[in-house]
Amino acid sequence: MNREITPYILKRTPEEAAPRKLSIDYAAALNPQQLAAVTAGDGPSLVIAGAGSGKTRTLVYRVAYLIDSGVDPSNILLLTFTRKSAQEMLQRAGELIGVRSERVCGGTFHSVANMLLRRYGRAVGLEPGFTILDRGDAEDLIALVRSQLGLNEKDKRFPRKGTIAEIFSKSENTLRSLDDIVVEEFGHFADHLDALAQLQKGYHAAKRQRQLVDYDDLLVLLRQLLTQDQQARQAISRLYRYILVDEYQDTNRLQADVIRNLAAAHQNVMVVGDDSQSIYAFRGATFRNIMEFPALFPGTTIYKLEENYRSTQPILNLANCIIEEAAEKYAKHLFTRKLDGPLPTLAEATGENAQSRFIAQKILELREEGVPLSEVAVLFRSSFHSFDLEIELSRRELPFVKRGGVKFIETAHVKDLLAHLRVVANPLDAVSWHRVLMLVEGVGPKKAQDLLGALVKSASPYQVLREVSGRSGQGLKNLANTLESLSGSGELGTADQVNHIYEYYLPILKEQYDDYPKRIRDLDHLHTIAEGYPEVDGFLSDLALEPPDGSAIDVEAPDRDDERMVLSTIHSAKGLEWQCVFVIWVVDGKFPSIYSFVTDEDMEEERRLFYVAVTRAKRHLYLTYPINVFDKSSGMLLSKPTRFLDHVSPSMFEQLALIEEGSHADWRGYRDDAY
DNA sequence: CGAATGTGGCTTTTT
DNA sequence: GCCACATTCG
Repeated sequence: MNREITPYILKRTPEEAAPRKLSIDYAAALNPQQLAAVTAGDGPSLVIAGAGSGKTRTLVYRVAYLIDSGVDPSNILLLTFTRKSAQEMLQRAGELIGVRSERVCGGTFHSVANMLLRRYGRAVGLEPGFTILDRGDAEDLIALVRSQLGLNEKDKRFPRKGTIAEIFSKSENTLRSLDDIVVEEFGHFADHLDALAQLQKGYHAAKRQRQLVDYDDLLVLLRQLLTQDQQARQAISRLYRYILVDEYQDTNRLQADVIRNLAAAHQNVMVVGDDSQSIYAFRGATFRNIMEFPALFPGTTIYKLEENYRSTQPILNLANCIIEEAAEKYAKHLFTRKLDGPLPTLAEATGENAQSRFIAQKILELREEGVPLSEVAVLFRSSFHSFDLEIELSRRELPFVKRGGVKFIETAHVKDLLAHLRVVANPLDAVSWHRVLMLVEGVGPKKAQDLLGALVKSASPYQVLREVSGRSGQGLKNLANTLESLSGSGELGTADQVNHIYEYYLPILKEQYDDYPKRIRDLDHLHTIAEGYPEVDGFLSDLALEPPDGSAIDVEAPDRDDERMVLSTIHSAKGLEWQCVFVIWVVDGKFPSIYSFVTDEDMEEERRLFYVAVTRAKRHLYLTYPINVFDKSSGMLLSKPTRFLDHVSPSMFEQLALIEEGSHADWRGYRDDAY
């Protein structure tokens, strides 16, 4: 049915033709570069937004502007890196334009894909009640399939489950073949190519059979939906007529392709990002996306935001020096009007603890000077880099929140409890069944595996459990009773269900962990979160898509938020800013990490990561590096500041050497020795 | 045989 | 502190 379609123009009435009266004075609120981006016309646009250049402000005003000029808010799609940042932006837009902004669809790629697949997923084989696997679940399922296929040959060195998941994920996200990834990035496993391919097939089949979807599937299946199902494709592109993408430098090929498909009907796509801040290559992102956007979307208008509103000139000077050496980037010249400020400090510490104590002491000094704790952050390359500091801060009763690192949702006890909830919600969920069964006394891998087969086939799984005799008989009966009480007629709310499982699980928890009181607090936290969800499904998918990042400490004093400093990985600090920023472990071998010494691309990414860290600071910036640190994994003695400072003139810093009070080398002694 | 318990190796960054 | 593998226990 390829009928010619003749366009018929609906003419504007004189009233409609007159320029709409806008309710906000955009020109007064924005600088000329921002204004140009905010008021851009239809068609593709690329906004290159330097660090601290008001990128979020620009997006917020863009949303407001679109609504202001007559676009229906529900036709706007705002894709961000975390759901929290989407919410914040829409709230700010709401302050400008009113409650209409609430109807804008905002979230991460994954959360939007989740929503669309629950609605239209049947076309690609998904029932609306599918279960989302987080990374750990995906790994467990891979391990399960591996043992079913008998692939754990003991003679050869087979990659562990985490590595396998990484390989599969990278292949999906970069749109490259499995062979390619293995040969080029995991060469030492090239022997196992066939086995890996077989495993990938099995993993895929297991997911589809059981209505399980991992993070990558959310994107893969959305793309499939858009390319294969005309109806869904039309419905979706009619819905989202204006697409805004934040942090575009951290999207991967798969996401770029999803955007291309979403925008195919209208090309109204504005992406915002900074190629110099691309730091997620390890999960398949490529800054090529932002470099090649104009080629992918012909007719792209490029806007650049170059005025920095965040940092003082001395900090910006350092940042510019660091990024100047980058191999490839969009040319931009960041400038600021905040000319005055202290020089960044580079401090050498005699060991890790000296570094921690320096920070604690300096924070107290800064507090005297009027910098509140909430305006202080300590940033680091890897989550464990802050362990010593955490102890030191606790000792001095300096309150902090830690971001990044192990999520509370990923801890074994929380996953255990949730697994029970999940088997009730999706009785096909093999991963959760396995987990639940293994917790029962007398059940090991073999029995769990056997039961799994029977459970999935049976119409009444709880009966199957009750019929088991032997060592595990009683335990399985208890399990059956607990699960049945959840799914039964009671119509329990999510929080009540969590409570029921908790009662069943508590003895197991106490048996398994000596530190169970701490873990009980996590479960209480989970219960609190559950209270906000009438539906179990929503609770489970929200937890998988946006895990709450704090541990139990977070919930205990939520109202004192403003009095705590932040400890964060640099990755988790993306987009944030503080008056005072400490970057610790700025020692070559930790930062850049020795893992990145292999390829130039990895090294370039470390440089950008360092750039991101430095540009978080508004006024005070401290870089610290311990010396004489023995690195076990490499066998190297680390003592030199990061190589990214090699070409930076010493005049751009104030340099400190930390000396213990009362030691042989107090200040004067040190000088005498040194000169 | 299969479950429970013990031991050695290594640990980046995350939707 | 967590995972894979080794050994002991029922």
